Amino acid sequence: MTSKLLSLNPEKQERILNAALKEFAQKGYENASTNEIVKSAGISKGLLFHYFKNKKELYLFLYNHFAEVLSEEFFQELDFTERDIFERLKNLMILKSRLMARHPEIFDFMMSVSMESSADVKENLNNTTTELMHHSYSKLFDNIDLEKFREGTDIQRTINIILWTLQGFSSQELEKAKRLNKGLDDFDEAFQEAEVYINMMKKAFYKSEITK
Amino acid sequence: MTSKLLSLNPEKQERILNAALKEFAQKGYENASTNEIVKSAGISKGLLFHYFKNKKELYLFLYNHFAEVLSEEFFQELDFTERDIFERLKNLMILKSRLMARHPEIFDFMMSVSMESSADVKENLNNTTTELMHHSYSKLFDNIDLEKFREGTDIQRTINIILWTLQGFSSQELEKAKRLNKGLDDFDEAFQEAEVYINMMKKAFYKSEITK
Amino acid sequence: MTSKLLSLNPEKQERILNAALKEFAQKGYENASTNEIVKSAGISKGLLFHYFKNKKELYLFLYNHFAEVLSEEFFQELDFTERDIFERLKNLMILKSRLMARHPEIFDFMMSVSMESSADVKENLNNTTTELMHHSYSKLFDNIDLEKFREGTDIQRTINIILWTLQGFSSQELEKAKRLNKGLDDFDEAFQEAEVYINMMKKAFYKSEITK
Amino acid sequence: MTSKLLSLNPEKQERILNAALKEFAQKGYENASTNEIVKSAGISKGLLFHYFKNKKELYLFLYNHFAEVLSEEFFQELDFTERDIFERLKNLMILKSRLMARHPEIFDFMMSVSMESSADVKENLNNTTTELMHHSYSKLFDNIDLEKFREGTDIQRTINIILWTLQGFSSQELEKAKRLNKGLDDFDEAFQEAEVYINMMKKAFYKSEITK
DNA sequence: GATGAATGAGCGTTCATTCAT
DNA sequence: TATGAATGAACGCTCATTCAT
Repeated sequence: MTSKLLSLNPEKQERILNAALKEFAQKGYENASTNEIVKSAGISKGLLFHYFKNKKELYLFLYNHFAEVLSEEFFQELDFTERDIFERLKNLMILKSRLMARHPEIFDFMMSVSMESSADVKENLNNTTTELMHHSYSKLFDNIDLEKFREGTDIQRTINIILWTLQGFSSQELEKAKRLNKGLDDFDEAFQEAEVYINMMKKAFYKSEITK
Repeated sequence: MTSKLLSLNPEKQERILNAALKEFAQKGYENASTNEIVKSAGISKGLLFHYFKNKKELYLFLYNHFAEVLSEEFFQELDFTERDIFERLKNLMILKSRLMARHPEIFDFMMSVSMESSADVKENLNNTTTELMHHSYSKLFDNIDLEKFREGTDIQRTINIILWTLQGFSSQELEKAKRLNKGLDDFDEAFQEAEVYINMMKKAFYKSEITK
Repeated sequence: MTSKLLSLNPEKQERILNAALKEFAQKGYENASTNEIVKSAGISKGLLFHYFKNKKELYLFLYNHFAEVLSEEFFQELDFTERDIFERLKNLMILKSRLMARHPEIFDFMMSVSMESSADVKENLNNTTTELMHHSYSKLFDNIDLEKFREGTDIQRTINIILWTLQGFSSQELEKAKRLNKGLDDFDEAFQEAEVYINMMKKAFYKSEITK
Repeated sequence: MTSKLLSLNPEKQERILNAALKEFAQKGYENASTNEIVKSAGISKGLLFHYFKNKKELYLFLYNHFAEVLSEEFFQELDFTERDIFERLKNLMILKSRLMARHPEIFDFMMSVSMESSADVKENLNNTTTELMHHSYSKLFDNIDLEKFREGTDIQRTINIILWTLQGFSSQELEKAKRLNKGLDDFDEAFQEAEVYINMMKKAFYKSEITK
């Protein structure tokens, strides 16, 4: 699972991982070429298969490895002391976009993973992914201040509405950015717009004295 | 654009289209094998390329053809006289799930199209898709009764919240169904749950005398 | 040998022959595509094979047909009353270049035939070609005035020297024209240069009182 | 340019090159089959494309490689101290026929190259060929004794006449040999005949005291 | 006469993987 | 560790030809 690779000269290690990351992100699992990977990593054909017994293992290793990398930074940098759910989720969005700007290739890869169509690899991904999601989800909404919601609120479902809305908004903005080829660093406008949605939902779901 | 195919013996026509549909849905554009398609359609290699000058044309033809098939049924069966947005969107969800049960392979294909990563084919899809989306979107929210919303409501954004919520819910249910291998025809439970969300949003965004 | 074709509507006849001529000239025998031929002739696949039982027969028919066309014009227009060998051969060169300007596609085809590499077709061509050459050769030097040559001249070999020289010169000029993309109609310069070679050979092989 | 191939087991190397040489010579560039080449070389499909990235590169490599082989032997064996142009050109003819007898397959290939009609490959050949021709041509007539020609001789054109004559004669003999399936090693007869032509030209172009 | 649907072998090329060195 | 020679099945696509209509 951890592969022999990690005992290797770190610089070469990184060359291999980055080469693979880019190739898979660009072409998807099946169409990625191990030939291209070794060429752009500057290693021999044999060596790649010395470290990973086959293409699939390489792919899954990449996924686990970079999921962990992102997870680590994510949980280190997200402020879990913030108890207001909107602030927490706004912080999450900001953090996410900051991470995207910091590691664009990793996000490209992760995006491509989530859209992977190869049957060979999909089943192995699902387990890992749902596992990871469950863990994140519970942590994400841990210790939220529920007192702010109107009395009688269906908390669980309200949180879902909030989450889906912000997700919907995010993906809309991401798509807009992609369409306009806008850089990922200029999100000010988007965050102001997000604030508008957040206020609308606060007014709808929070006790009225809070939103005054 | 319409391909020579349509002038052919309809039974063979369908065999070819269905074979291609399944192969593309399962493996994606690049990895789908024309070899497999002809084998499962029971025709010769040459014949496929007699009808479609290449793989790409076949793929795009399938997309346009089945998009039209779905569109037609969709606009025929959706009730555009219903002026309440929640009813309209609920009807939409119901219709969508009915269509999914009726044409599961087409939906699988359409899903795979929307996740297609092949650069070769994406650009040609985008035009068609955005065109289609614009048209659908405007028609979908045409003639909605806006009087029901509270005064001072930010209509455009509220509609977005409603839409994103119902989309989020739908995809959650779809995933749940896929995970449990539940058939697509038993959605009663899901619709009851959807009703709950709808009522929550009615309470949040409609004038209070309406939701009484 | 004469093919059913000749009993056909002459306009369509010509369309077919020209389409085939161009395709074969451009791509050579094996690589020429009967598909392209029928497409550019505006006829159906089946019809071509109704007239010619296969590609080879079409090719050989074209060769014989157009060889005859050229031959006819050639022997009609060349002045066989001219008894001076240099004048006769100069006339021949002029006539040849005039024919090339008149029927460039036919010459392209004939050139491609002479360079054909397909074993399938070469043997059938050789017979026809050598036959044709023998006939032409003897006619070409018929009734030449041999009195002009110096006494004791080895006539046969001298004629060969003259012929090879003029052939060498012609092909040099042709290549030059091709390299510069010069049109085929402006050969004045070349003919003046040819005259220089002719005078050199007259001085070398004719009785000295003739060249004074 | 030099291809990975040359670092390989020489015996296998030669098998591949010879197989390719024969196939291309026989069928021309487009119609030569890489399938046939690997089959007759006794290697796998993949290996050929491991050494040459595509058919074209293989073809051009063959051309450059064997052109060099011939060139080397040619310039090593031709006597450039001989200052009489007829002797030099006679030596050239003899050497050429000796090389043809020594490497018949290479000559077949080179002949087929010079008649190649594939547009894909012609442009890449032209550069190399004209380069090579220019170099050879100038070297070939270097240091010729011009004193032997009659005074007032147009040297440049006279040399052309000589060259074209000998070329015409050579190709006539070659064709005769091919028609009779005569081996390439018995050229005595032909050389005697060549001598006749040479004497005729000496008498025509050299000072009369030389030919006495 | 005329059509075009239908065939299946063949094309050049790429592929992940193995293994002797 | 590290190399790269070697494999052969699979890829999308084209081909000349046949034949029922």
